[in-house]
Amino acid sequence: MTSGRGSLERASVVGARLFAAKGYAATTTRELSSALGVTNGTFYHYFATKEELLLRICNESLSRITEAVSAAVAAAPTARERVEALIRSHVETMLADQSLHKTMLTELRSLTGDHLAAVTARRDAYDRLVREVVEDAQAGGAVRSDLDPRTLSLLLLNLLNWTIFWFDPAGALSPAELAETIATLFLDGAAPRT
Amino acid sequence: MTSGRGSLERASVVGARLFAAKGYAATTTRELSSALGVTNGTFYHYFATKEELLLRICNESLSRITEAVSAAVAAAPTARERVEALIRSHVETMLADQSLHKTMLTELRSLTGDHLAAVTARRDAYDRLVREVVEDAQAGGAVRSDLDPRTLSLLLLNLLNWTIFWFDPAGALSPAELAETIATLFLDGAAPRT
Amino acid sequence: MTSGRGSLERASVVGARLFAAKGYAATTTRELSSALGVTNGTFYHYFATKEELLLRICNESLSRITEAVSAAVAAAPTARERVEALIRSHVETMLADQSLHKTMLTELRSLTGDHLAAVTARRDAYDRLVREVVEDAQAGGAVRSDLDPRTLSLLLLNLLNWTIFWFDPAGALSPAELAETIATLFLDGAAPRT
Amino acid sequence: MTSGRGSLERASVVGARLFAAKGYAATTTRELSSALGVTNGTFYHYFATKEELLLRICNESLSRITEAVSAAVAAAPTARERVEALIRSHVETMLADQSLHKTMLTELRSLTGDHLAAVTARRDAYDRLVREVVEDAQAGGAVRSDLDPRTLSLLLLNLLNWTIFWFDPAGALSPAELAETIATLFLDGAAPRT
DNA sequence: AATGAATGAGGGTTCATTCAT
DNA sequence: TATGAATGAACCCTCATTCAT
Repeated sequence: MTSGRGSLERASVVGARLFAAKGYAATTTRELSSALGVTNGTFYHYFATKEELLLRICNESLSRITEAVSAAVAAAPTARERVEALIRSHVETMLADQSLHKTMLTELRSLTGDHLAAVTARRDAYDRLVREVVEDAQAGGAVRSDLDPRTLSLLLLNLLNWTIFWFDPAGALSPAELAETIATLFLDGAAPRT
Repeated sequence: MTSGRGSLERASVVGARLFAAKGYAATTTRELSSALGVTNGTFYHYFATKEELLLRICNESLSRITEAVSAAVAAAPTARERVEALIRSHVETMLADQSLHKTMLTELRSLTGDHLAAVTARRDAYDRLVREVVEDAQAGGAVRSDLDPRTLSLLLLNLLNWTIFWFDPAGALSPAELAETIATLFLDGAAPRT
Repeated sequence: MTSGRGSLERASVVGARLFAAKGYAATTTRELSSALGVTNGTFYHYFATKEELLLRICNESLSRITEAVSAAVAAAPTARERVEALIRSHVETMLADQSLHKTMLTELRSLTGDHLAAVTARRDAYDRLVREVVEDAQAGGAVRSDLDPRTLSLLLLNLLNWTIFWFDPAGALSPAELAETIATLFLDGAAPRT
Repeated sequence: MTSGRGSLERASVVGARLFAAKGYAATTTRELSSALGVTNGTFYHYFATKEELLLRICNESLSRITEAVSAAVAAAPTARERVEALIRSHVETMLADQSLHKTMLTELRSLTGDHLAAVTARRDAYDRLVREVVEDAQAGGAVRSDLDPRTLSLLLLNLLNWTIFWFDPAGALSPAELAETIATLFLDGAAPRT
């Protein structure tokens, strides 16, 4: 009665859409099941727990971002280009699946116990990656060294992550253009360079 | 009936702390009541619904930010100083009560109907204020004009708002120093000015 | 702050109106209080219990009907006239205060313990009065004796009491006319007397 | 998914018994569930709300009465016999399940919104059917024409419906005998026909 | 006499989860 | 693999009643 061939492959996509729209706590396993076109019982054939679906979504989100950004950074030759590559790949990856990443950002805290610990560890690892790129850029002279690298990398993440709450995929601005603007703002600032 | 004593004054503070920590949906009215040191019945003597407490928190948050920033901006003489004043007052106001503002930022969407409409309208009004400061700075030459003012003001809000998720009041960095760093980053950028 | 001079005189009238409209169980003591123009605390100064107000209403209803009907029956000279007097005084008394009597008829069962026993006893006493009038009429030849007097008196009460659910005081039919029709129907029947 | 077994079939019977005994508002869904031998959760597996059970009961009651009476009236050859058939089938149908019909009569007003409108419409339709039988009898000369048909049909309904409050199925009087008495009283009256 | 804050036992309802089929 | 009936704990909220003032 479903399409595909088993194993509820669309679960992460459908779950992310619902969690992003209404929040994890406010989304029912029945809503989930019916959005997936299966019965409630079937849902529990594939997930031991509602939280397990959230875990899957968070892991998927972090995998995609980490992989995309790692690859892009590795391929860039200079420190400044590595910063620009990070920004570009992070923004484009996130905006390619807003529900998925929005869910990770906002619902991560609903995880408990080992799930929470595991995902938090992965997110911290990604934050470290960002910080290393910033520190590398400072070492290479592409970023000023009078600013604390930890603060700087967290502010960069502010620019990158929370864009997801207001970026409109139907709007005039493309993800690539937004990435460009963020890179310009982060590196050169909003004041005119005289 | 006025302010005075009584009337569960601590409700907003206590509610914000719990909502910020566990989320609105995951916080029980019994937890709220017991954190306030009253019975569940008493909670409902003061609030018609759990949502009404959330509404109060959101309104309180927006009032504080709007008032502080409006006053600071009005007092600054130049366009660049107005941008700096906005950043400073926004950051310091937010960090003075992290739970309150974090709740507004993350739980606003749990409001429904008129409550949601009213708070969204107030938040949009604040966003417009930020945008006007940016446009004013562009007009005054303090901010480059080749960047879209809407995008620029939203990115500025990214820097300002989401800091609340990682700022550690017990850490080495003070709110004033953070504001200073954000102002520097936003205006001058992370790359060295030669 | 109220009118009159104390002791919540209007309580039975106001209570009967609300109980008749929404039912005893669905009417709140706060609704009662606010309809009376006093606070909830004041209500409990005059009534130990919500049920006590219902008791008062039921007693008031039964007193009025019993007194009016007893007097009217006592004043009628013949057996047939006594039946007619009973019908007329019962109908006119009931319709003079529909809420009061409707509450007694429908909400009596919400009374408990001694209250229930006391009111039930009074209602049974009234039913006996009606039955005596019927038996008296049978003995006097005004009512046929081949019908069981108990059944006959209960059917007469059907005609008398439940009219309250559909009688419209704003309609064309007056209480006196309705009483006349009931008397005609009860005594002479709906079929033409040839 | 059809009728078959399962699906809490006894719910209407059990619900009607409880509602008739204590009133809709005073009956708890927990009482309902335990009288049905299921948990509270199971009750809500079959009924969206407590009111939905009441709706089902009211509809069942009106269906039974309307069908029984329509059929009986249609089968009777003369106008007078149609009146008698109406009385007989109405009384016998009602007394065959006192709880069901008593609940409809007394708790109908606890319905809200569309439920209330739908049931009220069905009850009004039945009342019209009764009135048509009365008018038909007037036209056919079986019932006197000097009495308003609307009042007459409502008084007939008084006789028919409210009997349910005092009829004792364990008593000496059978439903058929009661129907007979009501028919005699309604058509011929209590006074001796000379 | 009057208030209104405070209580706490429940009431209707929801929902993640289980399990026999 | 898939179902959907069944569960029961918990949730938000209501309300009759009490009591200090």
